[in-house]
Amino acid sequence: MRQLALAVELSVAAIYHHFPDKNTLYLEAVRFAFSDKEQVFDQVWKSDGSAEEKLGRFIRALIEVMLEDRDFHRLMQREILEADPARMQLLAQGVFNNQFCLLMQLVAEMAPDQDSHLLATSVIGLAKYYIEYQPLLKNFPGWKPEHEKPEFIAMHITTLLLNSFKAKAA
Amino acid sequence: MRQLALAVELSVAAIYHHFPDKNTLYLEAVRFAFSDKEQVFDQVWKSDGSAEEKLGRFIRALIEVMLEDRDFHRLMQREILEADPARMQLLAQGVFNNQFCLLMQLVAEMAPDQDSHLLATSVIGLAKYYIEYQPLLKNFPGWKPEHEKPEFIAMHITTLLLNSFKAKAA
DNA sequence: GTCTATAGTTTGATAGAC
DNA sequence: GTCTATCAAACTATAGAC
Repeated sequence: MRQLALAVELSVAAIYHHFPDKNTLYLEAVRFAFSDKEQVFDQVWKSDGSAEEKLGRFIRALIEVMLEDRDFHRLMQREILEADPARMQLLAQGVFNNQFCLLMQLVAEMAPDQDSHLLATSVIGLAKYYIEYQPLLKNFPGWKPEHEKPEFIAMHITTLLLNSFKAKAA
Repeated sequence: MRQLALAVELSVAAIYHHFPDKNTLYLEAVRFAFSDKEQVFDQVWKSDGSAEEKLGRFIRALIEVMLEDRDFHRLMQREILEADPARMQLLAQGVFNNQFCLLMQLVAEMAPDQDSHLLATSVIGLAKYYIEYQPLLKNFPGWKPEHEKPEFIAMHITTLLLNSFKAKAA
């Protein structure tokens, strides 16, 4: 609280005037951090082109959001680590549900015979891991500077998935 | 420290007799938690069969290790969240390097024309996400109880990857 | 090696003046 | 609405007896 007070240039007492306790403040901060992420993806869904192109753009947007807003990303990780059931429900229904459904629809279009929940999960999982584990991955053999570039990661994930769809269809 | 002392049925002072400070104790605990995970994978590499079968077994083992030892998994997540560069290097070189290299070799065998570092990362990323985000994923539409079963997740990931390799080769 | 007792800080939160 | 001053509890770590 003291560090926060310093950062916002207020006293601790002043913060406690606006929030009843630390936990409530934290929850409202999480809500706020997550609230403005939706619109980044909206323009992906509004854009025209094939389903394949849309998937590519979505993955690219996902990676860029996570890379450019490190605080948002770390906050989300923290919440998942905590894994409080009530808060998970809030997060799912209040924040991510809409995007997840749109992604499920998209992959269902491309691979109608597969489990779209699992596929949507795979898309997000692939993207998240590359970002989250970058500090660790750097230390493994075979790492290249390109592996940090959003467009490079996005391209790899997109072709991986599209290849998989192609094989299944054949 | 008090909670730990209670758990191990010692006084705090007795713990401080064995460890110089809290951070050193934590680091040694991390080391210990990670030390006995290698052998689970060793029998996968020793088993015979095609590369495809080995990949399937590796993914299955990965998911089972993460699911059955929740503490280990949460500890790793915590470390990654912290992302201290020195500790990442320790973790990579001292713990995971061997397994990562073996996995890279395996995927290189199946998809020689692709970036094996990226592919190995994809394998782990897919597996990790399903486990880590289960509390969140449950709240999305399309979730089924099977999505929690290790063999089901392993199967999905394995076919996804094998399909992708197949398409690339064709 | 283990204990009790306690030092020295930091933490979340409040009282009361302005 | 903001401040200074302060409390009570919890924290890491240590001293010293056995």
